Amino acid sequence: MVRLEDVARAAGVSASTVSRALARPDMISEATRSRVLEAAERLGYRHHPAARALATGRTGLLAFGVPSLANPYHAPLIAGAQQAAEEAGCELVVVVTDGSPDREAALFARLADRVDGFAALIPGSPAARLAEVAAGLPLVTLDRRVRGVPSIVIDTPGGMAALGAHLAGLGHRRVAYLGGPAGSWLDPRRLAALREAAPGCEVRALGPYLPEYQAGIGALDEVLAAGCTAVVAYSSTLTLGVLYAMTARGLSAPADLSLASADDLSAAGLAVPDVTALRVPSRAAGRLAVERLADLAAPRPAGPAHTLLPVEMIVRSSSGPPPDRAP
Amino acid sequence: MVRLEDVARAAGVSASTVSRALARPDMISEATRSRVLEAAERLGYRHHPAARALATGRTGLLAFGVPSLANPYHAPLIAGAQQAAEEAGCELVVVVTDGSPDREAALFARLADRVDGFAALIPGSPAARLAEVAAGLPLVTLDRRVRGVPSIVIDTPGGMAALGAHLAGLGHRRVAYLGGPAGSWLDPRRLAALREAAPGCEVRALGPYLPEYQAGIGALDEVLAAGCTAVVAYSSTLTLGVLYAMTARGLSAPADLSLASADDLSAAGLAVPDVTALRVPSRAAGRLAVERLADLAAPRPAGPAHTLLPVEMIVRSSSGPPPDRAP
DNA sequence: TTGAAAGCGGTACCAG
DNA sequence: CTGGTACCGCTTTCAA
Repeated sequence: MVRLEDVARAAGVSASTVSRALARPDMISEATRSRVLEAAERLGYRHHPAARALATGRTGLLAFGVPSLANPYHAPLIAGAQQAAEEAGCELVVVVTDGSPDREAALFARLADRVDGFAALIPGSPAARLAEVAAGLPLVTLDRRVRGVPSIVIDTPGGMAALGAHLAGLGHRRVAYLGGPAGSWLDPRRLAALREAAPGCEVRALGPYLPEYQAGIGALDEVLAAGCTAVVAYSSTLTLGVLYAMTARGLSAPADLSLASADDLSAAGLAVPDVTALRVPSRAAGRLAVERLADLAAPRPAGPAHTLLPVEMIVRSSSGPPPDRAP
Repeated sequence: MVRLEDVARAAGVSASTVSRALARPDMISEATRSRVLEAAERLGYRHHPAARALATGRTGLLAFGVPSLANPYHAPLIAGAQQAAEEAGCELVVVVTDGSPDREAALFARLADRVDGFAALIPGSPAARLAEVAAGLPLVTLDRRVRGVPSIVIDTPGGMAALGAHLAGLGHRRVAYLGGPAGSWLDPRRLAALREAAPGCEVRALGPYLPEYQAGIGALDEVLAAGCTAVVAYSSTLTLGVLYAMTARGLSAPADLSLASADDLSAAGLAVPDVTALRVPSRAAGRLAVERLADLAAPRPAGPAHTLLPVEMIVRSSSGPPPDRAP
């Protein structure tokens, strides 16, 4: 292994000078710097992360917590987070919490002196605990806003409002909302937004459902029993299930039932060509969360505390006027 | 922060003694040990990872590389890996490589002096490079066997053989294999195993396909055009697409076409109740890979070099006799 | 069985 | 602008 001192010797300077040439180029004369850099390059010098961490107190590691990886919605989140970490010169420690408050707490405790900060999608932990964590180490929450803790929230409620207006505008008067998961911070907000945007429209909240294909298959019965002419599912896997169940019983969208999804899982290979959906910027969310975190962890000014990312409604052929108003 | 020395003072011993009491209990007298442990407990002492890493050369970090997270097959892999890491007292750095050899190489280079070893699903890197990496740091490959590098391989070829025998036994004489992804180490092996297990049966290799719902929808046409009476897809997302396309055109399984999938995505919420599939132990694979890695990284004897995990065929109602032989 | 002391590889303060 | 030096917190000889 090549150490600072090896480079120093090769360049005919002291170790301190090498350290500065690498980290504070402006404190070093042009001549020595290039000599040092050349030597470092030639010897293939690389910082020893542990040594640097011990000396500076910063590890170059960022933790990213998610409830689960099975939910394809989280994949782009992590991909974005990793990209941002890479650009910030950090590594990402990914932790799966299963949404359990205990495991979330364990995550914070275990990693507290191993990483420079946390970004986490943590529906389970009480706000007070998060504020506490944030007092000790930089913390950025995802899809959840806690007083005093910077956050990145994807505005699915805003998207739901768009869907609500869209469906109400088409003439639907009774819409089913397939909600879930239980305990989600955003779920009631999505439902409220949907209701508010469709004043003349009755929104039946069904569920909660697991974000699963089979759950969607089963949900169709309830939707039909409730006499709804349109259905909005909070997850694409659910939507896919509903669509399958519809097809299996000879129903089609939108002739028999309008269909819309609160996310668009093209990234997970689950894109359904013709379903009206919300394009959720989850990759951007992961990226922003970690960028924010890196700012917070560094002794440099951070961006705004809270960010709300807009979602885009993609109207496709699965939504149309309700059957009774069709030509 | 509580340091070793703080505990030492509290217990009335030296720092060295505390260090030993924590790491080598057998080198310390019963009395002092319990006194030290009590003091450590009371003060809430915790190792400083960076300091320890600097002194020992071991970081307590393990890297886990996967081509992508969008493929739900990888989720349980990581979950298992994380669990094993946790049990080994390590943290897991998850790296997504996109299957690109360049990014795989970057992964190894960047993390080489940050982690104690690598476990990776790396279809892209040439074997020679992997052997090289393994020479420098412990490496365990997943779903790929390279000479001189320990590996965990899921025996999907064995599972394919089971499917082949199953379908041939039902009387199918022309079976479609929806293969992919291009460049996979296992894909040709799966196909070969399928062929070999169904001697009297023509296996049409279609594709390669992306593991996507839409690809499955499109694939049905090719399957029918090829005149096959059964289809085996390498991925559940594909299978789901095929199933949807079948349903949409009024075909059903197995009356019109038998359907089987080389994986079973119940973990990803994509379980399809009635499709014959292989239960792939990916969670176990992730777990074993990291257990093996932890053994390799520690100065203790490691397990066997190569492990082949059997897969289980779950016969469900989507596979049956071909139409022309049906009663 | 225990303590003292020498690093592990860098960083940063203090002189010069 | 540069070199010397004192740590950062823990592990590990080496002696006692």
